[in-house]
Amino acid sequence: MTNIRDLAREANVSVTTVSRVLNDHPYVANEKRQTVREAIEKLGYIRNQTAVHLSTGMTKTVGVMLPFVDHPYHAAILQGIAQAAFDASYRFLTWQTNYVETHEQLALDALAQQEIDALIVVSHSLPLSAILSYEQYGPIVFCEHHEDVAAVYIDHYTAFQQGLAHLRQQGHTSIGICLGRPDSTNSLARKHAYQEVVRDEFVYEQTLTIEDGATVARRWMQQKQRPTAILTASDHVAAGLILELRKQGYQVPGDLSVIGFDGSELAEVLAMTTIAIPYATIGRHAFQLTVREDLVARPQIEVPSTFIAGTTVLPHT
Amino acid sequence: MTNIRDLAREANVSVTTVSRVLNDHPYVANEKRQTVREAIEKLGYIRNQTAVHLSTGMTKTVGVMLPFVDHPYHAAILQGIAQAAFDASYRFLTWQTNYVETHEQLALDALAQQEIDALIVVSHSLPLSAILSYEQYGPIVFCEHHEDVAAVYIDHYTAFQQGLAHLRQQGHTSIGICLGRPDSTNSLARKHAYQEVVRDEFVYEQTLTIEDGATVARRWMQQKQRPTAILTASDHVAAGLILELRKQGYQVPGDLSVIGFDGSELAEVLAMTTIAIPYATIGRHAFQLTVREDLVARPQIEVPSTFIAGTTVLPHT
DNA sequence: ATAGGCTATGAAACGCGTTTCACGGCAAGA
DNA sequence: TCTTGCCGTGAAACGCGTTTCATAGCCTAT
Repeated sequence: MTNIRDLAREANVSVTTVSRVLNDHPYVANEKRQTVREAIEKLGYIRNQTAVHLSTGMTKTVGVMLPFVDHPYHAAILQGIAQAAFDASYRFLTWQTNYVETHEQLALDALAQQEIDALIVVSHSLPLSAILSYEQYGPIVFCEHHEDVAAVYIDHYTAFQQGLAHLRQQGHTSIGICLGRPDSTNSLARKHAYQEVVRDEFVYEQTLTIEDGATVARRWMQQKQRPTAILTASDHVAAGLILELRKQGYQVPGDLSVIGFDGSELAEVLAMTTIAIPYATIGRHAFQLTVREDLVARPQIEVPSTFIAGTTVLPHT
Repeated sequence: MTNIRDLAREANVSVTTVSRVLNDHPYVANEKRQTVREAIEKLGYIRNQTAVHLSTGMTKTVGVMLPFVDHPYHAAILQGIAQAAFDASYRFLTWQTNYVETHEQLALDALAQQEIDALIVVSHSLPLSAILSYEQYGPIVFCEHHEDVAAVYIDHYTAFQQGLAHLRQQGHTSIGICLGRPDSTNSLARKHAYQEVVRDEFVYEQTLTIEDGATVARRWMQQKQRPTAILTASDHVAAGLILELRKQGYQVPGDLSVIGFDGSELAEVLAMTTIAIPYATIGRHAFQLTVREDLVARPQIEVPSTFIAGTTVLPHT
C-alpha cells in the first residue's frame, strides 16, 4: 500500500503539502498541486480512512442501537437514519440488540471506545441512567420520550387519545387496548391516555407480534365481558387479532372494531383503521440531532401521528 | 483521554506489557498483570478502537451494499447479517443505495479505503465487472447468483419452476408472470423457467411494489386475452394485485389464481400461496463467507426455497 | 520606511495500539 | 556441561494522515 510519504517522495514535496492537496487546502501552489496529483495517479494511492479517523479523532460514523433490524417500524427508522446520514456523508453502524442488555452494552462500549461519534438509541432495555452515563463519551439521541434527554419522539399519549376519541365518537364505551412491553415509556403513556377516559379496563399486555394478536383474539372470544372495540399498539397485533377473529367466524368490524398503530403496509393491505407514524422522519431527525451544535441543550423534537380511517371500525349501536 | 503510555508509566512497565495485558497475552507475570489492571482501573482507561484498527490493519467491520434497508426482504437479509456478524464479534456498515450507481460506488470506495474488511452485495446496479475490480481490496460476497463469484443465492429458476409446476398441475395453461427489474439476473432466470413451459406469454415487467401489483390488476382487467393464473416475483406485487382485483369485484382465486414470492408476513396475513425464501439464512451465510479462509476459491452456497400452499390458487376448470 | 498580514512550504509532533526483535534468565534434554 | 527452548520484558519501529509551529517571501497600509 502506498502512503502519503511515498507520494511526498515521488512528488518531491513534504507530506504536509500532500495532505493539503488531499484535503483541498488552498495554500498549495498550483504547480505542486499538479505534481502531487500526478504522483497519486502514478502510484495508485488510496487514502487510508482508518488513519484519518485516528488522526482526526472522528469516525464520521454514528451507531444505532435497536432491537430488531427487520421489524417494519424499526427498519423504517433505520431507513430515515440511513438517508440523513448519507446526506451528511456519515456512515452508521447498527447494533441489533434483541433487547438483551449485554448486547445494548456493546453499542455503548463502542461509543466509549471512539468507534462511533454518536449513538442513536431507537429502543432499549437498559435503565436510562446506565445509558446516560455514557453521554460523557459522545452525543446520545433517543427515539423515545424521556425527560431531559435529546430525543425525537411521537407523543403516544396524544396518539392514543386520538384513537380512543374516535372510538368513543362512534359510540363505543367498552374499549380494550393492547400494549407491548408493559413498563416501557410508550406503554405507560398509552395506558395513561386510556385510563383517563375508560371505566372498565380491558388491557392486553405483552402483545408485539401477529401471533400475539391471535392470542388476544382467543382471549377476547373466551371473555364473558368483552370490549366492543380494541385499540392496539401495532398493526401487527391488530392484523393477528383481525385475522384470527375472522377465521373463527367473527366479523371485524361487525363484532369487534379494531384500530391498528403504525400505518404499515399491513394496515394498508387490510384497509385497517390505524394511526400512522412517520418513522422515517423520526430517523432523519434523530440523525440530525446527533450532529447538532446545541445538543448539550438536549433538544426534543416531537413528530405528529396521523389518524387514518379504514374499514375496521363500525359505530357501536 | 488516557492512553497506553500513561498506563505504562503508572504501572512502571513498558507499553508492550500493557498491550499484552490488554490482549490477554500469556507472557506477562501475574504480578505485573495485576499492577496494570489496577492502573487501568485507576486512570479509567478505555481502549481506542480506531488505533487498534489502524495498527492491525483490520476494522472487524463488513460493509453491506443494499438498495433499501426497509424493504422486508432486504431487511431480513440484513437481520441475518447482523446476527452472524454479532456472533463473530464483527460490526457492519450499511450503504443504502436506492440502486443509484454513485451510491453503490461509495461502498466500493470504503472497501478500497480500508474502512471495511469485506463487502456484502445484496443487490446492485453497477456492472458486475465494476464491482469485481474491487476484489483486490478485500472479499466481496454476493447475495445473487453470478458465475465465478463468491455468492449465496436462491435458484430463482427452480423456484419459479416450482410455482409454474403447481399451477400447471392445477390445470392452468394460460399463465402470466410479474417480474421486477427486467434485466436483473433473477428476472432472467425466472423468465427462462417461464418460457420453457409456456406458449402464450403474459409478462408484466417492472413490478416491485404493492402499487405496481394494482397496476398489473388494472392491465389484466383490460386484457381480452387473460391468463387464469399469475406467478409474481414478490408478495408485495401479489398483494397489490389481489386487493385491487377484489376491490373491483373480481374473485381471487375464483377469477384469477395468484402466487406470491418471498413468504413474507404479507403472504401470511392474506393466506397467500407463495414461495418462501429464507432471507435471514442468506444473510447469515453471506457474512460467514466473508470471513472464510477459502474465499479465493469463490465458494457458492445455494439456499432452498419452499412452496407454501395458501388460499389464492384454485384448480382451473 | 516599517509593522502587519497573507501565501507557501516543510520538519516534527501527534493520535495510539501492535508487533518485531533483542536480550536475560531459567529449566529440561543431550 | 552445553545446547535448546520457553518465559518475561522492553525499546523502537510501524501503521498513516493531520496539525501545529516556525520560516520566509512578498505585498499593502500607515
